[in-house]
Amino acid sequence: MSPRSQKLNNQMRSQTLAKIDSAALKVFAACGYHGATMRRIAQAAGLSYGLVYHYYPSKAKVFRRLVDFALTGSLEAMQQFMHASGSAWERMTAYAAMVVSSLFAGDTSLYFVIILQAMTQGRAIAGLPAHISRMFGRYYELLVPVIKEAQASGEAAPGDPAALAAGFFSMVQGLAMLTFQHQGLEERITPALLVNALRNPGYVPRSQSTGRPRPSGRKA
Amino acid sequence: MSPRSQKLNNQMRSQTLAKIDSAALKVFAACGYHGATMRRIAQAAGLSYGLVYHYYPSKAKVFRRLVDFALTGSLEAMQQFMHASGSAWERMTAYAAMVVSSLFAGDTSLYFVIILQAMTQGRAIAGLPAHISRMFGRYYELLVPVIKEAQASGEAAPGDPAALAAGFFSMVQGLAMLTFQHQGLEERITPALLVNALRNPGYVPRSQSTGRPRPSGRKA
DNA sequence: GTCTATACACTGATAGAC
DNA sequence: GTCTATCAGTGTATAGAC
Repeated sequence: MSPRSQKLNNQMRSQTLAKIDSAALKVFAACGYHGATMRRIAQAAGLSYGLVYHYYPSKAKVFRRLVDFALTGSLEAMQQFMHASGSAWERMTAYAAMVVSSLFAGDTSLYFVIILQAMTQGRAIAGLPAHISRMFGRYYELLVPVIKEAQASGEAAPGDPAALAAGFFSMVQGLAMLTFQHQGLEERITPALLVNALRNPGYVPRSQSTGRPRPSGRKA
Repeated sequence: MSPRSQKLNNQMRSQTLAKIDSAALKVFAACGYHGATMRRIAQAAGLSYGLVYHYYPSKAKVFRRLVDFALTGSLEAMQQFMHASGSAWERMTAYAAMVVSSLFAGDTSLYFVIILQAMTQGRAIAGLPAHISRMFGRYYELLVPVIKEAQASGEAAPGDPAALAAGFFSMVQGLAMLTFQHQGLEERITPALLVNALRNPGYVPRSQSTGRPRPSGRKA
């Protein structure tokens, strides 16, 4: 019970917890919330079945923690880029570049899959749908003003900024799914793919204001 | 056993089967494959539990049939538009318009959710992941040539056409998820949102060839 | 064709030994 | 802290009455 051994215990504890989290992330992503079993998670973590319940009171809590991690992690990364310096358009492009590169680094794409699992099967977990809605609302609150700013400068496409944000998020989620299922997409998926979805096709940089209409009809 | 009664029986049979399919679609979409139970499906269909097994040998087969329906339905709709007349760009825009409007009609968005469920939890069903990959391959085979054609005319954005197609599909899937969870998005989500993701920002219709470079750097 | 009742396997969660 | 053994509950699939 000396302070020394206590510190070691804490270290061991967090290490085991990390093993559980990592294993649960993989199993949940592969099988879904209901499809995953605590036995499988324990096995993937290389631990005994009962030990998982020493760290988590229930399967729902394990899942919930991963979802929280994914949601808050995404929000913080987004905040970091949206509150940075530079024009609105520059911040959006920088953010898109970060997102795409992160899809191929570590377990990031797994967290996107977890969010998707939570959206499609999270009704069984009390309060989870509301929590997701709340967090998504914060995403929009963060992104919409920047999109509006980029629309004012003419760089972002006109129209409902919230819809633009929704399209952006949708593409990110979908691309994460693809990278999760197939490998070797690093060179095919580029930030330009995301940025282009936000771009105003009629934008003329800042010199020649020929006043020509946008290339193609918008309501087609 | 007269032909008359046999015909009536067939009619009843297909009617009951339709009830099961419709109920299963809703339950699977709401709970996921593993989260859905056969009891719930029977209850939603207004039928007894055992009767469902008179029409389907297993839960996996029910799900599999819905997935097949969704995948082949999407493919046929896509074929219809891609093989239509008009320029490649016109066909793509017409297809995008159809997709967006279908998201708000009937159970279409539910089928998109089913496909997503199959992608994220379908490993438990033998042969399903392979089948999905195969069908997705056919989507690409159908779409990529049209995108290439639209790139040649300058209307579609340059770059890997398969990646463009992937981004397009990703956005469709994500928007379907949103319309499934929240209602009243009919006016916010427009075909332009999808079309814009494919558009070449540097395209100049066909008159003034000022030769100016594309508005913004592509690798940002 | 339709229903009820049941066998069997599996999973989440707990108890208790080391 | 870690493990094994166990219980209660649930879900799939089947059997058999009507």
